[in-house]
Amino acid sequence: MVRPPCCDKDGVKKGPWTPEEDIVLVSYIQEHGPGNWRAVPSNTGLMRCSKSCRLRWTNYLRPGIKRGNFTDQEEKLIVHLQALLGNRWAAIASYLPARTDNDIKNYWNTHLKKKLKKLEGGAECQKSSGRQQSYRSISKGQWERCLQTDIHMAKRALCEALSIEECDGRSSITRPSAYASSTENISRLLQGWGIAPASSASSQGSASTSRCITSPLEPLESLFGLGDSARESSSEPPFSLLESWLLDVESVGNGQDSFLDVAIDGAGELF
DNA sequence: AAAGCGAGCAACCGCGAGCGT
DNA sequence: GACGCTCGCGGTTGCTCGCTT
Repeated sequence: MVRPPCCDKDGVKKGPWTPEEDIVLVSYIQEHGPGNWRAVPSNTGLMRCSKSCRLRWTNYLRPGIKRGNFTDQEEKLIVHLQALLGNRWAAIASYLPARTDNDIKNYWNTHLKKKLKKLEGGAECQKSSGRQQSYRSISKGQWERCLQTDIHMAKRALCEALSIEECDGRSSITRPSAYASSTENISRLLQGWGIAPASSASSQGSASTSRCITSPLEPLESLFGLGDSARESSSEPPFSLLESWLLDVESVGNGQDSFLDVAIDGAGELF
């Protein structure tokens, strides 16, 4: 089966949007609300494909978008979430409602990736030269404390989840209540960082075109790759992976140099 | 002052998921 | 269950602008 083009290539305008086009798009969405993007070009007369309209709205015109420099807090949050979630920019963006996934992705690729690389390089240098005070050790301390707290809480939640499973003799995947109980506990992982997922669509009441968090458990479902399909189809308890990761991390021991590396690497593999 | 270069960011593209028929 | 349509995501591209030479 050949995938049809998302839009006719003929007569479709590309490139930067003009203010006039923005006005047309915004006024249309104000009237009809976002969604049904396929109909937007034909109804507005915009010579843009539906995808382009959606993207323009999502990344630029949508109300409540914060533009400009990222704060330190936001930066740390992104780094933390990236370590946990990987390159799931939409999931990360759900914890920074005022930022778009595209923005975060760009910021990561242009600023943070570079920054972290620099830090890692610096840390290697310092490590090899035997100096104790390094930039990394400063940030590492903060990271470790948070991670240790997170891991401790995750482990407790995991134990709870596993004990529920054992009592019941069934996987928590098939038991929503057990699943909810455990994930709610693990959600404290993120609360410690003051992270609150976007609980609803944008302030305009529009169905945000970004995937919205509809359940308090969704961040964790996302975190552990436990979407509905995973819950329904997976035959393996999801916490087994988490458990082995936690064991790996714990076995390294607190306060050791490799603690952070193991935690981050493990999280990267896990998620 | 002008050309070259690199960083940053907006936009595009391809793919996969979800949903309705 | 198969198929087609629509939407959303993540990777990538290419344009713009500021800095350097």
